[in-house]
Amino acid sequence: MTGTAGERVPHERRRRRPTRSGTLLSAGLIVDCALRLIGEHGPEALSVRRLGSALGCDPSAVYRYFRNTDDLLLAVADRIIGDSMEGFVPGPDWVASLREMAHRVRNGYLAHPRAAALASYRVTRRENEFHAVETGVGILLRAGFEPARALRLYLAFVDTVLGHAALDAATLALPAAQREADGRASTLAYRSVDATAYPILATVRAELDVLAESSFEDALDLVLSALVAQAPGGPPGRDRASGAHR
Amino acid sequence: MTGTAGERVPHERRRRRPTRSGTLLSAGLIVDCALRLIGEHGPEALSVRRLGSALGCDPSAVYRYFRNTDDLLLAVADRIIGDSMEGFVPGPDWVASLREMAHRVRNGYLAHPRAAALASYRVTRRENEFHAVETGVGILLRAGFEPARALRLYLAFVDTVLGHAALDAATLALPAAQREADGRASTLAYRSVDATAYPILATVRAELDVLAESSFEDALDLVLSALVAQAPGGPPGRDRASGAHR
DNA sequence: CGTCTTATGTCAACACCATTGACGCAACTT
DNA sequence: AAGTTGCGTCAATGGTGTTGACATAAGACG
Repeated sequence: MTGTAGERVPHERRRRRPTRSGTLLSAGLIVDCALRLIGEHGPEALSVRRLGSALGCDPSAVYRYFRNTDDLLLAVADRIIGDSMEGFVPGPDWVASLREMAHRVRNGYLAHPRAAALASYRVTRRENEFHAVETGVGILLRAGFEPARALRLYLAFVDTVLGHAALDAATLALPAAQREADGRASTLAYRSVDATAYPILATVRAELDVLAESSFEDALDLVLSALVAQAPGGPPGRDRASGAHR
Repeated sequence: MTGTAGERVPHERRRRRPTRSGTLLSAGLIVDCALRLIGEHGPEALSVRRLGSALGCDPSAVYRYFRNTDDLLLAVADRIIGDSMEGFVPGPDWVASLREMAHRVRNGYLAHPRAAALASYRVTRRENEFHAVETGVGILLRAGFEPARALRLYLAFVDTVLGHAALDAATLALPAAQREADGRASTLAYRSVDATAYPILATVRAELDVLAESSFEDALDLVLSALVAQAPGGPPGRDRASGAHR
């Protein structure tokens, strides 16, 4: 748990007043509650009113901590990033480190699929995001890329990861029953397509099950292999400061 | 323009009744109007009521053509795919063909950024999507990949493209003024971060302008170069440098 | 031509939603 | 003890999707 506040409050909040029901509000608490609401009852359950009644306070109290619901959403997104990257330290193998980072982000999203579906493509510009960029670019620098190149490649990498994570999260955000039905229906729809109009779909008919699966790992492999091919220091082992020791 | 209807109506609609204002409704017309509304006044302008008044009919008439707003949204998404892929035929160079396909999808999304932001991660399972899959897998088959592998790689490729397009569309969906302010604020926020807490961000400080740019081309280059490296038939065209690395 | 059926546009109502401005209490500061 | 103000509460505004009953015109059939 990292629980940083919204950007509303410059320095530490000093006064507290308990709500009518006795609890003490805080930005972190509200984010917790939002995450819980979304997780339990779906993204559409996130409303200021519901938040208020779940927190035991007037709905409008939320606006003392967040400018609007979008602001709150960004805080939720940043929380997800923070939670998933918590305790991560890159190892000596830069490719493995990037891979772990990708998996952590994805897992973080999948842990809160409904929240992720809402917040995925947002740039939070908050503490936890800074930290992730710092870490990621650092990995590529140690792989031997020039600073400018490292930054660009990191962005390409992380956007790819985020994009796929968002897609997977969106799928997972559907109610379980619908998701499964949806997957089957999709495969079926594709399988039963007219063979003369779509000869190639007919060719791969037997393989269409992969439609229901995520392409995350495949895409990750593609991107990482391209990075390896371009790395000045060559494939990883130790970091490049120790020179090509082979 | 492709304008396929929603899935509500199995066979051709037979009876038409003009609305009070005289126009004849149809699913295609509604999709047109939705796209226009979103394009002109932002995604939040898409409401059944506004749709109604723009069409000169009662809002609830929309429900005769689409089960609900989500259904309408899928139709919009499929329309965007169809419009952007219209008239595309793969050329002899498979890498160039994939690249063009990627650009078309991205341009299609960016042409309706606000609609795309809403619809990007949805699988429409409608006509135009079938067609795109057919085309894309075909390209990879001709590049020499085995059918099963071609399908997997196509999915990884297209999801990457979609993910990035969605991200870019989301950015572009912000009102112009806010978008620019946002980009600047982002760069600034990153640039003014504490140098001792984030030494690596400090290192790349000079390059932080790329934060405001899209990583689409970089990511596309990475994925395509990885595909070239794995292609059984080797790189397309005559000289080896036509493989896609920037 | 008349009648019958039905697709589809219209109306009214329901139950939500975000956001805001005024109000006043309570918890700090001095 | 007095003053300031953070912040929880209240009430109100103007939006939203969706539904069920109703009405009417278009076509089918005689």
